[in-house]
Amino acid sequence: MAAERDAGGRRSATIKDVAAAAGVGIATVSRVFSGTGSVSPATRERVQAAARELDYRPSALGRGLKLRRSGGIGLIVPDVTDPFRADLVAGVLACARTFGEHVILDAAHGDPAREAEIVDRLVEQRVDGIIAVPAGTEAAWRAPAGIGASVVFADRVPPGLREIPAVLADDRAGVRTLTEYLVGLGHRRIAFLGAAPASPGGDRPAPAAPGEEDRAGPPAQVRERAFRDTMAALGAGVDEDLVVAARHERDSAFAAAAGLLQRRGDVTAVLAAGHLLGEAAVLVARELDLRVPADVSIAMVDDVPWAELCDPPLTTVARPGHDIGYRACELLLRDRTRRTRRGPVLLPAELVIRGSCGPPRPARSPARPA
Amino acid sequence: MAAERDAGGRRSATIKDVAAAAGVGIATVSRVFSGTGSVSPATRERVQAAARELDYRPSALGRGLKLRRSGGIGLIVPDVTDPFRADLVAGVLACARTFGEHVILDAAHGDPAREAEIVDRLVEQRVDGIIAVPAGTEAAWRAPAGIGASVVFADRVPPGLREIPAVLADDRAGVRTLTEYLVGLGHRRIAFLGAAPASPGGDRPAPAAPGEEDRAGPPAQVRERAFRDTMAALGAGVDEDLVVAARHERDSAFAAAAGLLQRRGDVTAVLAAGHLLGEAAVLVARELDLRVPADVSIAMVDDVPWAELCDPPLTTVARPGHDIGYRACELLLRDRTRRTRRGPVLLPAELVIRGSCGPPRPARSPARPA
DNA sequence: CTGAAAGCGCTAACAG
DNA sequence: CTGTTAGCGCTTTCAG
Repeated sequence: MAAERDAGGRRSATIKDVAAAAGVGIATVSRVFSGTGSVSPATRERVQAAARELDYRPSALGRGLKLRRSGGIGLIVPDVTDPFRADLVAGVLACARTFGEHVILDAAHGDPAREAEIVDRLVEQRVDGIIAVPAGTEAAWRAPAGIGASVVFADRVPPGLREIPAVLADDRAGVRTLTEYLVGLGHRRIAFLGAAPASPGGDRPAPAAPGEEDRAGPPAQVRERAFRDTMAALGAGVDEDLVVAARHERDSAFAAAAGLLQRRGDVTAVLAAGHLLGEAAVLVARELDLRVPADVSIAMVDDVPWAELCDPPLTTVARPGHDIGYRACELLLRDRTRRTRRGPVLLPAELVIRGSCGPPRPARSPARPA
Repeated sequence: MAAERDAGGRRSATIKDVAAAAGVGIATVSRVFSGTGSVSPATRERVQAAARELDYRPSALGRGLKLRRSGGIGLIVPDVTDPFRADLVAGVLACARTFGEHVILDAAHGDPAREAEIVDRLVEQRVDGIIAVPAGTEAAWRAPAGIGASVVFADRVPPGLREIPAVLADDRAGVRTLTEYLVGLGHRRIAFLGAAPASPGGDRPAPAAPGEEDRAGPPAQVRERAFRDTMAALGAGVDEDLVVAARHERDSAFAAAAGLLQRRGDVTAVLAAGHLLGEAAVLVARELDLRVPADVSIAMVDDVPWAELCDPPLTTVARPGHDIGYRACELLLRDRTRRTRRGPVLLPAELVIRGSCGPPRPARSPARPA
């Protein structure tokens, strides 16, 4: 675009043109626009006038080449249309703006190969850093990290990559709080509707330092573990048959929820570990003519907009998507020199109580009623 | 990041390093990586080996400077967290990928000044083009356009800027279809919950060529006009008191909906001109204990995910956000040479009938019932 | 305070 | 097929 030619077909003005027009050297023009050095007010004015006249725009390409950086950062998310990720993107955008950096966005759709391609591209662009909600596992991210790229993970971190800075929601605390709430309401047969690991063999159990691994790592694992631990701590055993995992597609979530609710008419509450799962639970409950919360209580992780529009409105754990993005960007840009951080930054997840959970109904036959 | 130094603190390899390591000239290395010209298989292999060894990544900065383009496009939306816009962004991303271009994203939040800043920044980056859901009006976009920048508008076009290519949803047809559906159901007192123009004095009535202006222009105006026209065509007069406009905030939408439904207990259906408005309508109806669709039918423009989760599920007009983004990007990148297009590309909006609309109830007192 | 000159990493003629 | 050369637009010593 502008780089090529203006409306008249002429190439856009360069620093040289401006210098000539203002009758100064190019160094002076550079000083005026880059803020470096000092120029006399008079000269400055003359240069600016000339620039205005020629509609001169400094080229980030030229500057970047010289400075060896582009002034932009890369952001990789699985999918922009997921409301939580959209929030995260908005957070990054907001923060990047304060640093005067632009952001190159791309979606990896959970595909490690695609993610790797994107990273390559970003490195070629010489971005000042990369923020990623990673899909690939350790190996995939060792490369860019080793190359000296500054990367910050957001929302999740590949197992075994704890040395890389990250900003995560405190899912463990969130799920614990939610579980305690449910148990406090009197529920014992709580179903946990979780997500299965995406990559085929990627999310191996993860060795990791005990006491830390339970707070970071794949969110799906963290949440399930938090659920189990809390139930155990509360003296409520968890029925393995009630812990199910779905893949990340809507269909899979729906099937899992339907299977669960039909098979076990005795569950009194379902804790969905994500908004897609929650959506499935709501839909299935409706299909099965189960009243919420009279027949089943439903709660989920992720406080998406529709939670409030549901009837009844859904109780959720709100994860701070915007803040996660903002902090991740801050970590990348502000603390780019000192790599002092040890362990991921954990942002609080808040329990939002609405109307979808109540005390369990006295009893119900194991088979689907009617 | 990579541009600076690798893990060892050394600067990253350049084409020169690779050339030296492979014992060839830099031009040969360039040929290997840019695909231009031809190199003997043997040499090519040697170069690639050297590059691999040095972990060489061609710098887009250098290439860009030479080629006078960055290989990326700019995308400006009002807000990434709006589901419709998120779809649009996803569409652009998908298309850009096929062209091997990256996309620089930013949100203008409806602020023309901010939008102008973003455009400036994009021009400095020498993007190959800009796709925008514009906030500013004519004047603001004359500059970048005049500068020779290729821009394509998506979702809406500033009044008076018809010469710039654009991709829009056929809102006119969408609203017409929806209105006809409502009238066909027997509704006569249909409320139109619309959006007020964002910019203070920006959206002036717009002179424009008749017969065209009714399909493009600010969506809010297009939709309202489509509603009025359709009602008129159907012989159903529109009650001016039932046409209300809210600002783009949730609060405003809620207030407008509440005011409307309380003031006019006799409306039998409300047509919300956007998902925020629809959300407000649903919430207000619930608050007022109005059954949907028994007491009021509700329908809205924008088929956001929650429409299906509502109880009852909401009837909507689905606007193809993803396609709009995709096509806009295609228009920008594929047809960048020939500027043959005349008038905006209109993509169909589809009526999605769910359960929120039914025949009007026989009668109801003007005052709020209980 | 200001100008001249030397590149930043890469591509594109132009010769061999 | 391959090397040499001349910049692309900008920042930055280094003199003046």
